[in-house]
Amino acid sequence: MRLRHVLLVLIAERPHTGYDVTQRMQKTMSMIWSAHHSQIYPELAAMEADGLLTCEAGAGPGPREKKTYTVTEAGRHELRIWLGSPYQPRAPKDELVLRAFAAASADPAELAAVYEEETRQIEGRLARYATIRAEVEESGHTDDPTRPEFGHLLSLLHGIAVAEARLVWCRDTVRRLRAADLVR
Amino acid sequence: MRLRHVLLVLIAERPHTGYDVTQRMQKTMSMIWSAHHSQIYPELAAMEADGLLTCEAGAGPGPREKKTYTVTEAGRHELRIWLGSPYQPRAPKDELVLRAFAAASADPAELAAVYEEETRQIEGRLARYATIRAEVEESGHTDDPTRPEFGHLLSLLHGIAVAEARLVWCRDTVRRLRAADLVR
DNA sequence: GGATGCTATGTCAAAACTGACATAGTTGGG
DNA sequence: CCCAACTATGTCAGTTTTGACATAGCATCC
Repeated sequence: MRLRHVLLVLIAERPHTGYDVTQRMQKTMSMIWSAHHSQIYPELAAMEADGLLTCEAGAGPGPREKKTYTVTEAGRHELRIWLGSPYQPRAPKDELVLRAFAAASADPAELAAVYEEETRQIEGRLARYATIRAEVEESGHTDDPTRPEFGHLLSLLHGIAVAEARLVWCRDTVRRLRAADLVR
Repeated sequence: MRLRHVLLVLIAERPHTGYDVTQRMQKTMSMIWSAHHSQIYPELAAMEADGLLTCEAGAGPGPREKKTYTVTEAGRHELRIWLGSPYQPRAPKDELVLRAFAAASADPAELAAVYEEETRQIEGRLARYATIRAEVEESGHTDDPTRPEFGHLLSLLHGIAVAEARLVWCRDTVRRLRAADLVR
């Protein structure tokens, strides 16, 4: 039940619909977590059944009602329990680095192209992060730990730091692969 | 079928038993991938059934036979296909950063303790990486792209670069949380 | 002599996740 | 006027992953 905590974190900030949560995961939170709506909607229903959320339904654009969820006191309690529990890192799964690990089985030039493309992707991501960072810092609430913006900035700074490290690594990897390809 | 490719990468280097693969995932490859043996053994059997691996069985220490798997020509072909296919990044899931994102719902001092502990964990990890790096570089095959050590060094350099970036971020996060806790 | 840990392989139920299918109103552009 | 995109919620089958249970010889330490 890890998605449960992600949903609690988001909805604790302010009420959300399932659609809102899905959007935020794809945008602001994409460097931390992601889930499809097909996983989110059932989980929200289960959390309501377990008393962690309450739901207010109104007219929706489609054939179904639009449901806005709010965290209950039990939900906030559960969130605090989780935040105080010891952190156990999970297995990272990084296909990009796995390909580098397998370099001996690959064509160096072909692999270099993969990392060159990734370099461009990361540059784009860093530009988007810079925009978001400016917005968050403009809000002026980044020093107040009771405001969501405080945590948002922290996670954003992590995203930027890791993206920069990966960018440097990607460029170095391209260089090493090209050098190896010439020797061959 | 992503575990399949991880297994192909490892067994393409040299023959492995299921146990060997499990060990290597926990040690050398821990920063790239991990899987429990309960997932590995059935997958190896499926890969043999699909003709990607061949298996040689001998006497084992327990009640069952020890099985050593080798990659077939079909397996090497499948591996090359995958290495040439476009890379599509998957959703990273980072519980450590999620907690920072949720800072507004947490006790700053309690959260700072989590990141202080993580700082120590990363320092330990970096020390282990440095040892492995020295071993790999001592082998003298890190410039030869046909040798597994070439790829091993690449992935190790990624692990080091990302760990260092996270270390800096963790320290900064502790500092920000402590400052916020004093203001409160 | 007993406890612990390592080698070694397996099963199984449950949980988590993915990708596709399904529905329908509104808004904006060409 | 039609097409595309956006808002909004749901199901379902299949795949992947986790965590627990199960077995047994051998080595090492106390």
